[in-house]
Amino acid sequence: MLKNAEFTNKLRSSGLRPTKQRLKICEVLFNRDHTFHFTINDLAKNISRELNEKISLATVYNTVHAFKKKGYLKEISINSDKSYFDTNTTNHHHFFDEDTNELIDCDDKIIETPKIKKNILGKKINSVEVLVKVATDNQNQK
Amino acid sequence: MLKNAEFTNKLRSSGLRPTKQRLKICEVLFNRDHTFHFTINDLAKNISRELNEKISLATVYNTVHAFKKKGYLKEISINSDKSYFDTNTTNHHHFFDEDTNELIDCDDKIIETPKIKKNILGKKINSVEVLVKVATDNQNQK
DNA sequence: CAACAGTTTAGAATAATTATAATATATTAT
DNA sequence: ATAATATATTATAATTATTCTAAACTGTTG
Ligand SMILES: [Mn+2]
Ligand SMILES: [Mn+2]
Ligand SMILES: [Zn+2]
Ligand SMILES: [Zn+2]
Repeated sequence: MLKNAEFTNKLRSSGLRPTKQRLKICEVLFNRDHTFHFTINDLAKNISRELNEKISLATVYNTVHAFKKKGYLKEISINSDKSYFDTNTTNHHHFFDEDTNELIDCDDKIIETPKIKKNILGKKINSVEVLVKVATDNQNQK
Repeated sequence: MLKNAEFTNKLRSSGLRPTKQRLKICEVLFNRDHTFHFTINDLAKNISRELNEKISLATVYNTVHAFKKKGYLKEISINSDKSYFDTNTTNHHHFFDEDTNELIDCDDKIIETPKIKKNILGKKINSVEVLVKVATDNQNQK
């Protein structure tokens, strides 16, 4: 649970001006007990629900991308329709529920990060992520 | 290297009429020594390069999705801009070269498919895929 | 061949995202 | 504090990928 002043410092220290839009977005994204996944549209809706003045959609895009560049958010591609973002910036894996389109985090206790036995020559590994797609089993019991 | 007549049979046996557009797309996709990855746009360009009459973009979309539904293609989400498709329909993992936007297959010898220690209740696992993002190492020595 | 269902097509529609350029705000220098 | 500068926000237009539509066409079956 960070306060406004702490967000201000965090933003300043990463070279981002602490505007009221950015502070509001920080509050919505980071003033929480748990990390979560969202789309830009989810976020825009959340903000406008809580806020009297609106934040322009362009600003939401700009801010989310700025935060991603600074490492405060991760982008996750599961389906090509829209981008998901993640306030959990640690290395972790996901279940994707194809029934509900829900993304669920899972750590190394549930899925061990696989070892890469041989890398591409001259390249550095930036991330290793596992995606498990699940859906209701329509193949009822035999 | 399959021939036209074989594609005709394959299509018929899966309930798809062997139209000339579908046969041409089969040829471009499956008449090869190796599997590969492509975007709809790549495919449309390939076709129009080889062909005098054009195949409508809508037909390319329709056909790719029909082939995917029949299991002849897989769809892969790496970046949210566009969809990649894969003529390799086996379970396998990928390197994604962030410099070139190239997708590279890799099998269990290079990346072992991770074990899922605990699944979501009441759901069936449809796929487990590893994505390794790599890029040139700009972090030169020391 | 006739009839029908399935397919293709061009173009319009949609949806996510990015670009533009004018206005506003935050920071820095005076 | 004020002015100058750099950066951010905004409404709106543009772009891009993808899907929809409805008319024309083609493959299949009898
Ligand atoms: Mn799709
Ligand atoms: Mn993006
Ligand atoms: Zn996550
Ligand atoms: Zn592949």
